[in-house]
Amino acid sequence: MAKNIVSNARIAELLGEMAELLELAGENYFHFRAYQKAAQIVAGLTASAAAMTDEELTEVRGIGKSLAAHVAAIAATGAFPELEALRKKLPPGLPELLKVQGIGAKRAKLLYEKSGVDSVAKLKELSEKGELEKLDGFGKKSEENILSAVKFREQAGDKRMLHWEARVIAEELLKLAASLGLEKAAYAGSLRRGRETVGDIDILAVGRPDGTATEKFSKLDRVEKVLSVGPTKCSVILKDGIQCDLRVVPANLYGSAMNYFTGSKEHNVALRGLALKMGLTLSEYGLCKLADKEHKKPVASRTEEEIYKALGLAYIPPELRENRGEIELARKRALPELIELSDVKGDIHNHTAHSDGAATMEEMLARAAALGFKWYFCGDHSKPLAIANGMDYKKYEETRAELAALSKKFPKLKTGRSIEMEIMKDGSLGFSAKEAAKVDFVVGSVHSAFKMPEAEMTDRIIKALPAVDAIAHPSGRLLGKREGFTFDYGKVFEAAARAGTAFEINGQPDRQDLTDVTARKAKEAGVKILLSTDAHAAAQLDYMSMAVTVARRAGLTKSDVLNTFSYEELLTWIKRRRAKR
DNA sequence: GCCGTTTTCGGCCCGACTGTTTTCAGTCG
Repeated sequence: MAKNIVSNARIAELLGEMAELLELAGENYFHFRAYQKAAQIVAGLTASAAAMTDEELTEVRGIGKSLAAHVAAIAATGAFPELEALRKKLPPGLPELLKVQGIGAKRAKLLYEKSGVDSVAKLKELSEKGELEKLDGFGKKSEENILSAVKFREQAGDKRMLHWEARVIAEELLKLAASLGLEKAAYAGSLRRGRETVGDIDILAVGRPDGTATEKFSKLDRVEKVLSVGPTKCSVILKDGIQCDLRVVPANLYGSAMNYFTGSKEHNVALRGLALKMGLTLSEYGLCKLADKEHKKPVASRTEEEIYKALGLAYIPPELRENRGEIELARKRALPELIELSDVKGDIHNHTAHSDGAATMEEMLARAAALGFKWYFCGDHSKPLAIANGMDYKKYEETRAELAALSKKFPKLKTGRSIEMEIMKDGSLGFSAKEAAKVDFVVGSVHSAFKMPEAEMTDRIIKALPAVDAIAHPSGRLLGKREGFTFDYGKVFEAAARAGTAFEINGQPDRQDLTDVTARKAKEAGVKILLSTDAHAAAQLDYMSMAVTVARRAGLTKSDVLNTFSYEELLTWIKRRRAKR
């Protein structure tokens, strides 16, 4: 395999940019859509697209001869000549304009051609001078809205919100449903699908579509700005800095509306295509016969389950709705039975005040017991991570004795003492091999020298594998803050499968790493997955549900995940694994 | 640019809301 092979993420990025530029250039809708779709498909592949043959690529739905050739060219040279040619043709600031609310490709093109607007700064200038409203198709109102959108962007940037933060806000809003006169409400959109970050919060509610609920919603205290409000739909920007859309439907359309509002867009497009082939049409107003233009007698609309059934599919959980092959699996009744939070019996990677946690061992145990965990490995950092007060083996033994004594207060909770072990630059550990072998559960982590070359990082992790039971937050990324390090996932997972070492999905809202894509790849390589809270406070043990969400997106089942094991099964797994080395 | 249980050509998902318009295009999800 070639060195420094072009990543799927990079290929997807280039294809996505191509789609954007083609749209700006006024290309045929379906032409640029094909690039857009291909970008998403490549981003979701577990195999390396750059390493695939032409035949393998064209076998992927949505990638034909032409796109396969582009991918191959990018893989071979790292360059995409057609894209570069287009970049030269269009002003570089034009794609930026699309990020302003209310500006699409047509308006961006018109702004550039009529007024030479090729940057957000120039757009702002034009609207401030009152020149924008003089353009065809624009008016006073458009000018105001665009100026306000530009200012909002300057302030908020285009950052997406972490899944967990958005989930907390959404759940607070849902509590207000009754006071808005709504029968029931739930969040939909990318939040329901469990995406790691979300761009807006979508709320679907059952109620009378007479505009009272949307009107009240638009006047809530936490609303910063109203974007639109109609009888059934309302879009606002919250003071929390995120857009929130409310949609109100009657109870009999809840299923079709939920399906439509959950997306993903690509999943919905594929479902609608499937419906069309069956002489049906799918929208938020139900799955209807083509002739039933008014949606008078839906074939299915009340629940999502009946819609999937009527399309000849098994029910597809929201986390899988990304058009990454789930529809085909649903047709063949071959969808994985996804892990649920209730399958999880305990947590292994977490911290107490003995290293850098906020809570005592007892507080952590109490919370674990309250959550209904069957077992709990109480963790802390190893030396030499001084910033986190990492401990040596002597202190490990002392605190293990303390834990054993404390455990008597929680008779229903089986316990163990775990260590988040430093993986040094050369792949050795923070403890000696002898010491590490005596630790109840060793979770290995890289916390230093993130910038080492990919090949060295690959060797570093592979070298550490036999001595650690699991690898924690494998890429070291912090969403929105730090990119993390890279290594050859294929090679490392292969070695991990041989060593029997598990890989972690970390439930910290800004980590969520392994990702949905890399966790799927780990599973395919035969690597077990560990779900962790990495809790640094008792309340953070709730992050287990974040880790489960990522696991579900990765298509993991109960048997793929260590946390579903009984205490005895887990001990056996650890023993067998260590016997291998 | 992709794709095929009518098809290798001619389709390609559907609707709400807004603003600028006198019937609709653009944007968004």
